[in-house]
Amino acid sequence: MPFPPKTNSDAIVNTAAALVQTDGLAALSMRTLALRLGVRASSLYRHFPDRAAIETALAERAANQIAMAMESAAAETDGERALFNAARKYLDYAASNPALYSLLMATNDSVSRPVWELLLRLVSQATNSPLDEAGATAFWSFLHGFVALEQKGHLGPSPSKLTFVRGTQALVRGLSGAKSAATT
Amino acid sequence: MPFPPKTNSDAIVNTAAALVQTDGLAALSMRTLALRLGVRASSLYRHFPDRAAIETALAERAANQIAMAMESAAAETDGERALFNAARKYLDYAASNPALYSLLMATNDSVSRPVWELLLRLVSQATNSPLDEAGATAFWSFLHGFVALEQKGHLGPSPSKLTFVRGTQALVRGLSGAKSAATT
DNA sequence: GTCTATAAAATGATAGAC
DNA sequence: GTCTATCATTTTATAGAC
Repeated sequence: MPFPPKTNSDAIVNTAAALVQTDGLAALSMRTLALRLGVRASSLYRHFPDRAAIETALAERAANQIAMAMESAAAETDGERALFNAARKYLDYAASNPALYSLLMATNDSVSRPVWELLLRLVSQATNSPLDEAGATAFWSFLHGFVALEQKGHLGPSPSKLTFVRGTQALVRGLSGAKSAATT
Repeated sequence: MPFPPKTNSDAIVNTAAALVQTDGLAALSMRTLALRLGVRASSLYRHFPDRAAIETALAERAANQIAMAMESAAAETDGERALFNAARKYLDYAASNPALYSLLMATNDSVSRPVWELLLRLVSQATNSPLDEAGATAFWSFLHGFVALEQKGHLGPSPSKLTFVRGTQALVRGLSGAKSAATT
């Protein structure tokens, strides 16, 4: 065999993730990616139709990783506590993988669905609702907004963790409270 | 004069804003921008040192516009009501100028300061605090997160305005409540 | 499945004339 | 202050040999 396989889809996605992680999304070109894999850029097209497909695979990977991290953190407890723990993992993932997180949220596909599904479940449990879509929307908005503002430096010097905790508690209490008040 | 002035900094920024507004940020190149202005690309460098400077000017423009819109909306009332009205204008601006809003939030400079200052003031008034930085952070996080998630389609079919209102109310009530509770 | 070679197209930016 | 001309670079993607 003159040209034995040197790479595969998984290796490509893994290497792409590492590349994006260290050098940012802008550094992800077919050339540089191929270089790290020890192949030529044209070889990548045997595994992915185009660059966009690689980005989508990366976003899916990020969505699954963040959802899994939240899931296992939430599984240890339940109710409000489970939601808090999951939220903390969400923040941790975004802080540890800023470029991948950014890519995930920039992808307009429905690739972030696992995150939505999980948040919907956790928020509903925390607010004692059957399906609190409005609450989940508000909570996710707060989470993502906090991450995005902090990552871009709009919040000035990094806010303390207490700032995040206070916001989280206020929102959850507000969501539960409004619900009870409306029901009562 | 063989080469009379054909453009100036203001015209460049105005045209750039219109271009980004209609065709997106990716369409903003020195060539296309110059074309719309009826000059050559190289002429732009007499007014701005590079492309980044034009983007910064656009972001500043967006920050001022959104802050002014919020300001005047808030001025009509005060307290919680003023904050709600301002938040609504924030959403309106982002909806009407998605690309400019996106550019503003993607700019990591301290160009968004006018927005922060205003929100800090309005949130503090709404929660009866002298300087509620944690509250302002939480509120801005919620606002921006909501806009970003919606713009990227992560929330599925557009959430109703009620969804936004409920989140806003829950957050403000939660922030005020937590404060009183902590104080008491 | 990988390679070489290349197409085809953008882009930001500069030099120097007028 | 604007022009022409051009540089220098980068990018995605394809054709065809092996």
